[in-house]
Amino acid sequence: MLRWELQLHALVEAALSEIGVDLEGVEFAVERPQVDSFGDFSTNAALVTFKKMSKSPRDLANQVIGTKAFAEFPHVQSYEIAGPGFINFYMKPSHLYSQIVEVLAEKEENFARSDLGKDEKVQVEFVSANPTGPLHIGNGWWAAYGDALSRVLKRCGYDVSKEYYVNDTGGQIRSLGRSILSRKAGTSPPEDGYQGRYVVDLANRYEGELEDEAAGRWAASVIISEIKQSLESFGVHFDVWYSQASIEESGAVEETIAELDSKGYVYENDGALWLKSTELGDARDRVLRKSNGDFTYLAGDIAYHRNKFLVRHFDRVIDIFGADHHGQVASQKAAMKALGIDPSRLEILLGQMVSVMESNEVVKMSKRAGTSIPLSFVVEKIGVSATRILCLSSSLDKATVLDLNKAVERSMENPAFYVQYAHARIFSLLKNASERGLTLDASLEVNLSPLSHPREIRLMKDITMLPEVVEVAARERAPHKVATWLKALAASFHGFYHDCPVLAEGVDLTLATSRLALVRATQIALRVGLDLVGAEAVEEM
RNA sequence: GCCCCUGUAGCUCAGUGGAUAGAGCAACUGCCUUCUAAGCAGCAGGUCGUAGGUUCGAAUCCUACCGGGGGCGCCA
Repeated sequence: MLRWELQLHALVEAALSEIGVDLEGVEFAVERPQVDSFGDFSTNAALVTFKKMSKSPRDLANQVIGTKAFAEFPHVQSYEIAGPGFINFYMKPSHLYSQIVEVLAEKEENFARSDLGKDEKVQVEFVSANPTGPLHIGNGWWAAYGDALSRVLKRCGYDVSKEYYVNDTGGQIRSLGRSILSRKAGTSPPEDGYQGRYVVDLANRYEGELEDEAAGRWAASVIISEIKQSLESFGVHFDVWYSQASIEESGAVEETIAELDSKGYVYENDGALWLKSTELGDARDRVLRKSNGDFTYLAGDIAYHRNKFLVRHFDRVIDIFGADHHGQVASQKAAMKALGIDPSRLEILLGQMVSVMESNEVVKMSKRAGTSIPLSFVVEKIGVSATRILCLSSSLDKATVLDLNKAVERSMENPAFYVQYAHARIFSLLKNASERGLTLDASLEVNLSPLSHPREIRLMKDITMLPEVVEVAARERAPHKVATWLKALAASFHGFYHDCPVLAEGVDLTLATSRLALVRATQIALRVGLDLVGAEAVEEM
């Protein structure tokens, strides 16, 4: 689709160079003003360059709009200099019509795609919750985020692989096994063990040997298959489930440590093996192999990340972790540096903690204490789509407090229904139209010029914004921006629906047809957006 | 003590250099003989934590302070 903000950016650039403005070191923006009275687009170009020309911003802006480049650009109705020196663009009405026609032609398949990430192989690792208990709503939060981010990146042309790292070995697995054996023996788990009810169920089913590690491994494998199931039904599919045990058993950890050693980043102290991470930007040195001979979690994790870059050759790796893993970031980056991998290729996004407000009390998610609110609980109450949009209603950086009662009982608190209702209305409207013999010309020879109502203009603008929204969401790793856009689009549609009848008496055929085309374009945009956040476009409500 | 995140309407949150800060919920008031009223409209609600600074321009960037969350293991 033709992107006006890009066209205008190029135009302004041409105009500036025509009058000899040096663009070295400055960036100007072409954006959509918040207020309609400031035009369809606006640029701050004169405001960021006026000093170089020792002129007032408004004088410079005047010179810009007087250029040949501007005179020869056919799509703008008028220009205006406003405020301190903005140049506002008022486009010809046709600029929206042609875009809507393009949306109709591109359909769900191609609308709002981009080649931003062409030829870039990226891995997104997320959830990776320990297989010591069912997924809780906090895990679900980041699952929704990571999956939506992956979808957004795919839409922008990245070659994306989604991965779940399974921590299926180590102390926590033994601890889980110990808790199960305690339950099996009819006693309570140790204080630092796992207290949840599911442990009792597992204990009843366990028939293997009475040894911590064996019981723990068995339980972890059961739990991981339940987690898999639970994520699949949440609409989150992982391409790869990578086992921590397999990394350790493959000898990759020894290999990695040997490589770090050969580069001079390893030393021995107090019987343990240390990484000289301080030299590489970490706050302190880290242990790789404990004095008892076991590797640390970090050692395995370094081997794992080395595998991502040097064995599987990802150009970029995005890890989404909970903020409680903050301490790992500097160490992991230091290790990458030591291995000769540019640490900027590893992006670690930290999701702030999610807690739940239940009857005026904040409940922290803890598998050990057994206080988790299972993801499945929320999904059963309000469905996958509503849950996923709910999870994407705030940014990753915000520690969220979810009011459980409101989320599951008062569905109006959840914007998902608002968005889905818009789609249900569209579906029903298109069905009614076709029953009455009103359909869109397959050749898309549709005249949209009757569309001039403020509601129609607003709706067209919102639809055509999606390609930009998707790119920004990808670039900023901020898929929740798609959810924000969806709500705005739904609002525009509901307004349009209310004021601009399609099938009512007294709407002539030309107007009805053009409105119908707009409705179909809205549907395309909505479906693309809903798919990106992993929500279903329902046909009925 | 050090590091990361955060503080925006009564509540939950958008908005991270642009002009007059937005939405949903909650409250109040209107709108269905008309394509789904799970909707639309109106009204009301704000020292953008506080104080300085940078800038033509700051909720947004910088500094300090205050409040909240997380981290600083030979746990994972």
